[in-house]
Amino acid sequence: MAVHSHPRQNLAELTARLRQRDRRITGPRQLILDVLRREEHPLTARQIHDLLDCDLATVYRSLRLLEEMAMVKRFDFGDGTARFELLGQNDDGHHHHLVCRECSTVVEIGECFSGNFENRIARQHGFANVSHRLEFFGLCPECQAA
Amino acid sequence: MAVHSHPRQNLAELTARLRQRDRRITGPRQLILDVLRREEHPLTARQIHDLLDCDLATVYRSLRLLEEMAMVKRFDFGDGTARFELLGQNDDGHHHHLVCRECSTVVEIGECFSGNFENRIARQHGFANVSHRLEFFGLCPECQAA
DNA sequence: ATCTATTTGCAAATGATTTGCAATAAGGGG
DNA sequence: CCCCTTATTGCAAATCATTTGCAAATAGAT
Repeated sequence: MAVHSHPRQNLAELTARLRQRDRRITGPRQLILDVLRREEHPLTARQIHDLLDCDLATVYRSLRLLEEMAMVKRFDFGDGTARFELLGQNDDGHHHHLVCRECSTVVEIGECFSGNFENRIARQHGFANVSHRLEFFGLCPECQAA
Repeated sequence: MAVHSHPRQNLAELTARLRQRDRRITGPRQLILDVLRREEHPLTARQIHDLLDCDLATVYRSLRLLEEMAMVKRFDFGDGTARFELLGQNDDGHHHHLVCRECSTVVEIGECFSGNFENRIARQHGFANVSHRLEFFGLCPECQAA
Protein backbone atom coordinates (compact mmCIF):
# COMPACT_ATOMS: atom_id res chain seq x y z
CA MET A 1 0.00 0.00 0.00
CA ALA A 2 2.96 2.28 0.40
CA VAL A 3 3.15 4.83 -2.34
CA HIS A 4 6.65 4.77 -3.73
CA SER A 5 7.09 8.13 -5.31
CA HIS A 6 9.88 9.37 -7.50
CA PRO A 7 13.15 10.50 -6.00
CA ARG A 8 12.67 13.96 -7.43
CA GLN A 9 9.24 14.20 -6.00
CA ASN A 10 10.53 13.16 -2.64
CA LEU A 11 13.34 15.61 -2.69
CA ALA A 12 11.05 18.42 -3.75
CA GLU A 13 8.63 17.59 -1.02
CA LEU A 14 11.39 17.28 1.54
CA THR A 15 12.79 20.63 0.50
CA ALA A 16 9.44 22.34 0.66
CA ARG A 17 8.50 20.95 4.02
CA LEU A 18 11.86 21.55 5.60
CA ARG A 19 12.01 25.13 4.36
CA GLN A 20 8.81 25.95 6.16
CA ARG A 21 10.39 24.94 9.39
CA ASP A 22 13.81 26.42 9.15
CA ARG A 23 15.31 22.98 8.86
CA ARG A 24 18.03 21.95 6.46
CA ILE A 25 18.18 19.50 3.64
CA THR A 26 21.05 17.31 4.66
CA GLY A 27 22.69 14.26 3.20
CA PRO A 28 21.47 11.85 5.88
CA ARG A 29 17.88 13.01 5.53
CA GLN A 30 17.90 12.46 1.80
CA LEU A 31 19.62 9.11 2.16
CA ILE A 32 17.08 7.87 4.65
CA LEU A 33 14.23 8.77 2.34
CA ASP A 34 16.07 7.04 -0.50
CA VAL A 35 16.40 3.87 1.50
CA LEU A 36 12.78 3.94 2.56
CA ARG A 37 11.64 4.58 -0.97
CA ARG A 38 13.34 1.40 -2.11
CA GLU A 39 11.78 -0.75 0.56
CA GLU A 40 8.24 -1.90 0.43
CA HIS A 41 8.13 -2.93 4.06
CA PRO A 42 8.75 -1.01 7.24
CA LEU A 43 12.35 -0.87 8.40
CA THR A 44 13.85 -0.46 11.83
CA ALA A 45 16.26 2.36 12.58
CA ARG A 46 19.05 -0.16 12.76
CA GLN A 47 18.22 -1.67 9.40
CA ILE A 48 18.26 1.77 7.86
CA HIS A 49 21.53 2.54 9.56
CA ASP A 50 23.09 -0.66 8.21
CA LEU A 51 22.18 0.33 4.67
CA LEU A 52 23.58 3.79 5.05
CA ASP A 53 26.74 5.35 6.28
CA CYS A 54 25.77 7.75 8.95
CA ASP A 55 25.47 7.62 12.68
CA LEU A 56 22.65 5.66 14.27
CA ALA A 57 21.76 8.65 16.43
CA THR A 58 21.35 10.68 13.28
CA VAL A 59 19.04 8.06 11.85
CA TYR A 60 16.88 8.26 14.96
CA ARG A 61 16.87 12.04 14.93
CA SER A 62 16.04 12.18 11.25
CA LEU A 63 13.27 9.66 11.53
CA ARG A 64 11.71 11.61 14.34
CA LEU A 65 11.82 14.76 12.26
CA LEU A 66 10.45 13.05 9.17
CA GLU A 67 7.70 11.57 11.26
CA GLU A 68 6.77 14.99 12.63
CA MET A 69 6.66 16.24 9.06
CA ALA A 70 4.39 13.36 8.12
CA MET A 71 6.80 12.06 5.52
CA VAL A 72 7.38 8.85 7.39
CA LYS A 73 5.09 6.75 9.52
CA ARG A 74 6.04 4.76 12.58
CA PHE A 75 4.66 1.29 13.20
CA ASP A 76 4.83 -0.84 16.27
CA PHE A 77 4.70 -4.61 15.95
CA GLY A 78 4.99 -5.10 19.67
CA ASP A 79 8.53 -6.45 19.60
CA GLY A 80 10.09 -3.44 21.21
CA THR A 81 11.49 -2.00 18.00
CA ALA A 82 9.85 0.73 15.96
CA ARG A 83 9.56 0.36 12.17
CA PHE A 84 9.27 3.12 9.65
CA GLU A 85 7.61 3.43 6.28
CA LEU A 86 7.65 6.19 3.74
CA LEU A 87 4.45 8.11 3.22
CA GLY A 88 3.40 9.42 -0.16
CA GLN A 89 2.36 13.03 -0.65
CA ASN A 90 -1.36 12.63 -0.12
CA ASP A 91 -1.13 9.44 1.84
CA ASP A 92 -2.01 9.52 5.49
CA GLY A 93 -0.39 6.13 5.78
CA HIS A 94 -3.28 4.56 7.55
CA HIS A 95 -3.03 0.86 6.95
CA HIS A 96 -2.23 -2.26 8.89
CA HIS A 97 0.09 -5.22 8.74
CA LEU A 98 -0.07 -8.95 8.94
CA VAL A 99 3.15 -10.17 10.51
CA CYS A 100 4.40 -13.73 10.65
CA ARG A 101 5.12 -14.78 14.21
CA GLU A 102 7.92 -17.05 13.03
CA CYS A 103 9.83 -15.32 10.27
CA SER A 104 8.53 -11.77 10.65
CA THR A 105 7.44 -11.57 7.03
CA VAL A 106 5.19 -8.55 6.65
CA VAL A 107 2.14 -8.22 4.44
CA GLU A 108 0.39 -4.88 4.13
CA ILE A 109 -3.33 -4.76 4.67
CA GLY A 110 -5.18 -2.02 2.89
CA GLU A 111 -8.63 -2.37 4.26
CA CYS A 112 -9.74 -1.35 7.69
CA PHE A 113 -12.94 -1.77 9.67
CA SER A 114 -15.53 0.92 9.25
CA GLY A 115 -15.00 4.33 10.78
CA ASN A 116 -18.33 3.92 12.52
CA PHE A 117 -16.75 1.60 14.99
CA GLU A 118 -14.13 4.14 15.91
CA ASN A 119 -16.69 6.92 16.08
CA ARG A 120 -19.00 4.93 18.26
CA ILE A 121 -16.20 4.19 20.68
CA ALA A 122 -15.22 7.83 20.83
CA ARG A 123 -18.78 8.92 21.45
CA GLN A 124 -19.49 6.27 24.06
CA HIS A 125 -16.57 7.35 26.17
CA GLY A 126 -16.53 11.05 25.45
CA PHE A 127 -13.10 10.91 23.88
CA ALA A 128 -12.13 13.21 21.04
CA ASN A 129 -9.70 12.81 18.23
CA VAL A 130 -9.69 9.05 18.36
CA SER A 131 -7.33 7.02 16.23
CA HIS A 132 -6.32 3.42 16.40
CA ARG A 133 -3.47 1.05 15.93
CA LEU A 134 -4.20 -2.41 14.58
CA GLU A 135 -1.83 -5.18 13.61
CA PHE A 136 -2.40 -8.83 12.79
CA PHE A 137 -0.14 -11.72 13.68
CA GLY A 138 -0.14 -15.24 12.33
CA LEU A 139 1.81 -17.96 10.59
CA CYS A 140 2.74 -17.29 6.98
CA PRO A 141 2.37 -20.01 4.32
CA GLU A 142 6.07 -20.91 4.35
CA CYS A 143 6.23 -21.24 8.10
CA GLN A 144 3.12 -23.40 8.13
CA ALA A 145 4.81 -25.81 5.74
CA ALA A 146 8.01 -25.97 7.76
CA MET B 1 -13.99 -6.02 31.32
CA ALA B 2 -11.39 -7.73 33.42
CA VAL B 3 -12.89 -10.38 35.61
CA HIS B 4 -11.78 -9.77 39.15
CA SER B 5 -12.05 -13.10 40.80
CA HIS B 6 -11.73 -13.97 44.45
CA PRO B 7 -8.35 -14.27 46.09
CA ARG B 8 -9.07 -17.90 46.95
CA GLN B 9 -10.03 -18.69 43.45
CA ASN B 10 -6.87 -17.09 42.18
CA LEU B 11 -4.70 -18.93 44.59
CA ALA B 12 -6.36 -22.23 43.76
CA GLU B 13 -5.92 -21.63 40.10
CA LEU B 14 -2.35 -20.56 40.55
CA THR B 15 -1.60 -23.64 42.60
CA ALA B 16 -3.20 -25.96 40.10
CA ARG B 17 -1.47 -24.50 37.11
CA LEU B 18 1.91 -24.28 38.75
CA ARG B 19 1.78 -27.86 40.01
CA GLN B 20 1.37 -29.13 36.50
CA ARG B 21 4.64 -27.57 35.56
CA ASP B 22 6.83 -28.33 38.47
CA ARG B 23 6.83 -24.71 39.46
CA ARG B 24 6.44 -23.37 42.96
CA ILE B 25 3.87 -21.22 44.63
CA THR B 26 5.98 -18.41 45.98
CA GLY B 27 5.28 -15.23 47.87
CA PRO B 28 6.10 -12.90 45.00
CA ARG B 29 3.85 -14.77 42.60
CA GLN B 30 0.91 -14.59 44.95
CA LEU B 31 1.57 -10.94 45.71
CA ILE B 32 1.67 -10.01 42.06
CA LEU B 33 -1.67 -11.68 41.44
CA ASP B 34 -3.05 -9.88 44.50
CA VAL B 35 -1.95 -6.53 43.18
CA LEU B 36 -3.34 -7.22 39.74
CA ARG B 37 -6.61 -8.41 41.18
CA ARG B 38 -7.06 -5.07 42.91
CA GLU B 39 -6.40 -3.02 39.82
CA GLU B 40 -8.91 -2.59 37.10
CA HIS B 41 -6.42 -1.29 34.60
CA PRO B 42 -3.23 -2.74 33.23
CA LEU B 43 -0.11 -2.04 35.25
CA THR B 44 3.53 -1.82 34.23
CA ALA B 45 6.13 -4.04 35.85
CA ARG B 46 7.49 -1.01 37.64
CA GLN B 47 4.12 -0.03 39.03
CA ILE B 48 3.65 -3.52 40.34
CA HIS B 49 7.10 -3.47 41.84
CA ASP B 50 6.40 -0.18 43.60
CA LEU B 51 3.34 -1.66 45.25
CA LEU B 52 5.17 -4.73 46.40
CA ASP B 53 8.38 -5.52 48.15
CA CYS B 54 10.30 -7.80 45.92
CA ASP B 55 12.91 -7.37 43.30
CA LEU B 56 12.01 -5.84 39.95
CA ALA B 57 13.69 -8.73 38.16
CA THR B 58 11.44 -11.10 40.04
CA VAL B 59 8.42 -9.12 38.97
CA TYR B 60 9.50 -9.45 35.34
CA ARG B 61 10.22 -13.13 35.69
CA SER B 62 6.93 -13.78 37.44
CA LEU B 63 4.95 -11.84 34.90
CA ARG B 64 6.53 -13.78 32.10
CA LEU B 65 5.62 -17.05 33.80
CA LEU B 66 2.08 -15.94 34.57
CA GLU B 67 1.71 -14.84 31.00
CA GLU B 68 2.85 -18.23 29.73
CA MET B 69 0.31 -19.81 32.03
CA ALA B 70 -2.37 -17.53 30.64
CA MET B 71 -3.14 -16.05 34.01
CA VAL B 72 -2.00 -12.62 32.97
CA LYS B 73 -2.19 -10.80 29.68
CA ARG B 74 0.34 -8.37 28.27
CA PHE B 75 -0.72 -5.20 26.49
CA ASP B 76 1.29 -2.81 24.47
CA PHE B 77 0.20 0.81 24.21
CA GLY B 78 3.13 1.70 22.03
CA ASP B 79 4.96 3.71 24.66
CA GLY B 80 7.75 1.25 25.10
CA THR B 81 6.46 -0.19 28.35
CA ALA B 82 4.45 -3.37 28.66
CA ARG B 83 1.31 -3.43 30.83
CA PHE B 84 -0.25 -6.43 32.45
CA GLU B 85 -3.78 -7.39 33.36
CA LEU B 86 -5.14 -10.30 35.28
CA LEU B 87 -7.13 -12.86 33.32
CA GLY B 88 -10.12 -14.66 34.77
CA GLN B 89 -10.38 -18.44 34.64
CA ASN B 90 -12.35 -18.73 31.44
CA ASP B 91 -11.34 -15.39 30.08
CA ASP B 92 -9.08 -15.30 27.08
CA GLY B 93 -8.57 -11.65 27.84
CA HIS B 94 -9.30 -10.52 24.35
CA HIS B 95 -10.34 -6.91 24.58
CA HIS B 96 -8.99 -3.54 23.67
CA HIS B 97 -8.26 -0.18 25.27
CA LEU B 98 -8.93 3.44 24.68
CA VAL B 99 -5.99 5.41 26.00
CA CYS B 100 -5.79 9.14 26.53
CA ARG B 101 -2.84 10.63 24.69
CA GLU B 102 -2.45 13.29 27.36
CA CYS B 103 -3.01 11.73 30.75
CA SER B 104 -2.86 8.02 29.86
CA THR B 105 -6.24 7.29 31.38
CA VAL B 106 -7.34 3.88 30.19
CA VAL B 107 -10.84 2.75 29.32
CA GLU B 108 -11.50 -0.89 28.50
CA ILE B 109 -13.38 -1.68 25.33
CA GLY B 110 -15.32 -4.89 25.34
CA GLU B 111 -16.50 -5.09 21.80
CA CYS B 112 -14.38 -5.98 18.85
CA PHE B 113 -14.95 -6.05 15.12
CA SER B 114 -16.39 -9.21 13.68
CA GLY B 115 -14.23 -12.28 13.39
CA ASN B 116 -15.06 -12.35 9.71
CA PHE B 117 -12.66 -9.57 9.10
CA GLU B 118 -9.82 -11.44 10.71
CA ASN B 119 -10.74 -14.64 8.92
CA ARG B 120 -10.90 -12.94 5.57
CA ILE B 121 -7.48 -11.47 6.07
CA ALA B 122 -6.05 -14.81 7.06
CA ARG B 123 -7.57 -16.50 4.03
CA GLN B 124 -6.56 -13.82 1.60
CA HIS B 125 -2.92 -14.11 2.53
CA GLY B 126 -2.72 -17.78 3.36
CA PHE B 127 -1.82 -17.12 6.97
CA ALA B 128 -2.92 -19.45 9.74
CA ASN B 129 -3.62 -18.84 13.36
CA VAL B 130 -4.24 -15.15 12.94
CA SER B 131 -4.79 -12.90 15.91
CA HIS B 132 -4.74 -9.16 16.23
CA ARG B 133 -3.77 -6.35 18.50
CA LEU B 134 -5.93 -3.24 18.49
CA GLU B 135 -5.73 -0.15 20.66
CA PHE B 136 -7.43 3.21 20.42
CA PHE B 137 -5.92 6.56 21.30
CA GLY B 138 -7.62 9.89 21.85
CA LEU B 139 -8.27 12.77 24.22
CA CYS B 140 -10.30 11.96 27.31
CA PRO B 141 -13.08 14.28 28.48
CA GLU B 142 -10.95 15.90 31.20
CA CYS B 143 -8.06 16.62 28.89
CA GLN B 144 -10.39 18.12 26.31
CA ALA B 145 -11.63 20.58 28.92
CA ALA B 146 -8.15 21.54 30.04
C1' DA C 1 33.78 33.69 0.88
C1' DT C 2 31.63 34.54 5.35
C1' DC C 3 28.72 34.06 9.16
C1' DT C 4 25.33 31.84 12.06
C1' DA C 5 22.08 28.48 13.25
C1' DT C 6 21.22 23.74 12.40
C1' DT C 7 23.19 19.06 12.18
C1' DT C 8 26.24 15.50 12.68
C1' DG C 9 29.25 12.05 14.99
C1' DC C 10 30.76 10.17 19.00
C1' DA C 11 30.33 8.92 23.57
C1' DA C 12 27.80 8.64 27.44
C1' DA C 13 23.09 8.49 29.54
C1' DT C 14 18.46 6.49 29.87
C1' DG C 15 14.83 3.26 30.50
C1' DA C 16 12.85 -1.21 29.96
C1' DT C 17 13.88 -5.79 30.30
C1' DT C 18 16.99 -9.82 30.81
C1' DT C 19 20.60 -12.68 32.75
C1' DG C 20 24.48 -14.84 35.73
C1' DC C 21 25.18 -16.45 40.03
C1' DA C 22 25.35 -17.31 44.81
C1' DA C 23 22.11 -17.33 48.64
C1' DT C 24 17.32 -18.70 49.90
C1' DA C 25 13.00 -20.92 50.06
C1' DA C 26 9.36 -24.51 48.50
C1' DG C 27 7.65 -29.12 48.55
C1' DG C 28 8.29 -33.96 48.80
C1' DG C 29 10.26 -37.83 51.64
C1' DG C 30 11.47 -39.70 55.77
C1' DC D 1 9.56 -31.46 61.88
C1' DC D 2 14.09 -32.03 59.58
C1' DC D 3 16.46 -32.86 55.20
C1' DC D 4 17.39 -32.70 50.52
C1' DT D 5 16.87 -31.43 45.85
C1' DT D 6 15.48 -28.10 42.72
C1' DA D 7 13.12 -23.93 41.67
C1' DT D 8 13.35 -19.14 42.80
C1' DT D 9 14.95 -14.83 44.61
C1' DG D 10 17.91 -10.72 45.12
C1' DC D 11 21.51 -8.15 43.47
C1' DA D 12 24.51 -6.61 40.14
C1' DA D 13 25.82 -6.43 35.67
C1' DA D 14 24.49 -6.98 30.82
C1' DT D 15 21.41 -5.97 26.79
C1' DC D 16 18.76 -3.36 23.60
C1' DA D 17 16.36 0.40 21.69
C1' DT D 18 16.43 5.09 21.89
C1' DT D 19 17.92 9.70 23.53
C1' DT D 20 21.05 13.41 24.76
C1' DG D 21 25.30 16.53 25.58
C1' DC D 22 28.71 18.67 23.22
C1' DA D 23 32.28 20.03 20.18
C1' DA D 24 33.25 19.77 15.28
C1' DA D 25 31.18 20.02 10.63
C1' DT D 26 27.91 21.99 7.30
C1' DA D 27 23.79 24.07 5.02
C1' DG D 28 21.88 28.34 3.57
C1' DA D 29 21.51 33.15 3.59
C1' DT D 30 24.35 37.46 2.97
